[in-house]
Amino acid sequence: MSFNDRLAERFERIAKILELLGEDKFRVNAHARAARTVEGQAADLSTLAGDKKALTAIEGIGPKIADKIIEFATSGKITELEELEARVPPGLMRVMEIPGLGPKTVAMLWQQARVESLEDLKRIIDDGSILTLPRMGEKSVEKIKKSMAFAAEGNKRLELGVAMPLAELIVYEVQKWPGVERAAFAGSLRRGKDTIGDIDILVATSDMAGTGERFTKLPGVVEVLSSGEGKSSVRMRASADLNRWGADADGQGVQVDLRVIPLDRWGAAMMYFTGSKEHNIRMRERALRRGQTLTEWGLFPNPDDGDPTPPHKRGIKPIAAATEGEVFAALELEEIAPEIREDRGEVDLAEHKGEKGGKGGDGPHRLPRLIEVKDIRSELHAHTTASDGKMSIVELAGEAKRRGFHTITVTDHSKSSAVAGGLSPERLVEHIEAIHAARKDVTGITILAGSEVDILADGSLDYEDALLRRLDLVVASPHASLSQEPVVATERLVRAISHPLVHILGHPTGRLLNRRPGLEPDMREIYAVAKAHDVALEINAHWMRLDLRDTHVKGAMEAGCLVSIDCDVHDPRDFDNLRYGVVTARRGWVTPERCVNTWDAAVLHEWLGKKRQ
DNA sequence: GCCGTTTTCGGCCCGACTGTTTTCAGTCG
Repeated sequence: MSFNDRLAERFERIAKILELLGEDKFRVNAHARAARTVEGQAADLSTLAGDKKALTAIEGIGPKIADKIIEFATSGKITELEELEARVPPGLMRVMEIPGLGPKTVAMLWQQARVESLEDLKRIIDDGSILTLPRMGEKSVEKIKKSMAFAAEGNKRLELGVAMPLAELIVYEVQKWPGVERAAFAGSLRRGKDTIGDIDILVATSDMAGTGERFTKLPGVVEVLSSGEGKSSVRMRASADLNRWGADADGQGVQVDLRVIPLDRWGAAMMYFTGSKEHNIRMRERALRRGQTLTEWGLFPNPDDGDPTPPHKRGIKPIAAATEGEVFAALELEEIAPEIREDRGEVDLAEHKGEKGGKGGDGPHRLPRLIEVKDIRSELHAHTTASDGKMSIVELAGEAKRRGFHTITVTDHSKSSAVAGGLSPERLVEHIEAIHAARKDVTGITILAGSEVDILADGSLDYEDALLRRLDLVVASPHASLSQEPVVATERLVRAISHPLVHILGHPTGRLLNRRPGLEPDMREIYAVAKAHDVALEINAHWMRLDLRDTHVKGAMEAGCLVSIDCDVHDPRDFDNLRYGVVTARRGWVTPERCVNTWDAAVLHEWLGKKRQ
């Protein structure tokens, strides 16, 4: 875990314990927010520990939180957290993790029934004594039991590449139901996070009751959590397509929420349910400052008369609600892409500047023009049957051409990746000739000879320079020794990037989502060296990898680096993963010109050739 | 605990659903 992640986890724990102890909720919130802020930082905060001013300059980090960051960076601990943990039984935090059990209930269980662990909770459920506690009836207890079983199963977050197809399938089904005018998914899935906690489906329909009813009966639903007029929740089984890492066959449980909304409030609802929470708060604050109030029902004039009834229930007409574009425009903001709605400065940048009145978005655009799938015109990381791919050179090139690419690079594994059929130097020489020969068979696309060369544990490459020089492109990737100490990993990657024949650093950390964390190099060092040596950092588009991850991509952009978005193709279907790579790039604010795969053939080939002169 | 083109003090986003309640607290997103 990186420093930022470890720090975020500590702040999260502080927030949880404060909440449990019934401390001031705004203090709780400040720590929870600090956790999310820290997690989203591109820069490693331990490097800022000597600079309190720089820390407090970050939105949501004030003097107190900054002190805790500095303490954690210098001593590896936070005294306040240790003191808080001494006040609470350690097993109680596990009880807090059960969905549906919040701080108030857990505190009550602790104080009134001496519940200090999951085992204690199970005991008072089994002997029925839980029913004597306040607000604990049959239904509540039944819910807790189910939630405990679900939590025991390990409710890990679902990978984007599993969740997105499932969500699309649900939307496709829902759209066929009578009365349905519109359906879409929102939430962190729409923002393109690498993993998601649940799936949010929005639907506009003239048949509210029927839609809710049908939703709870979708195939794959294993449990109905709630079903009301406007909102229903179920748990479903998400079965991933079997892939080369092998996904769990019977699928993993995932919560799916359905929200029914009127069509004329579609935009406001989509905005609200897409989030993120922090972004929404920023937007609402902006509305408030402008004498308006923003809810999932629309942007309203602020009545400001003390009546707590929500505006939409008082018959107040919204200023804007039907489309997201309308709502952004009414707030005098450029439309912000879902992927960057994370409260990382996007709202301020979206503000109309310059033009008098800022009417309707004709001010100068300050948000970056984010990269799109259609911008991608080459694939630079692909395998054939020569190593562990499923296609021949000709099949691979044909598929790439069919998908509209001007260049495909064949990059089979190098000799040390024995399990992946890595090529010996002799076989690579033959392979290069085979690639050259294939150019006659498939025309209309440039087929380049490359290799995905292992970065060995010491940072040296898996082939001699003389051989590497014969390749049009070298992707250097770490595959083994992925548990190295950060300092060692940094030296290793820096050495590889500095090699004069390397073009791209492939899946830089080697992480696999939900499986292994991968290397934790000093990313600032990686960015600096990559920029200095004109090496592109790969965003590996496979949904198990998404490596670089979004925060690293943002850091790489801020450092002025190039990126390469590649599908690491083994199977023709792997090309379909491109969208996950692009979404991750967008989350990192990548513009087309900074991604080598968007370049014209001539520009790309010249860039590659510079390292072969 | 953070933050300030209405505040350095006094605010801090907003609504829906559930269950056990006779009017609302707790949880969630």
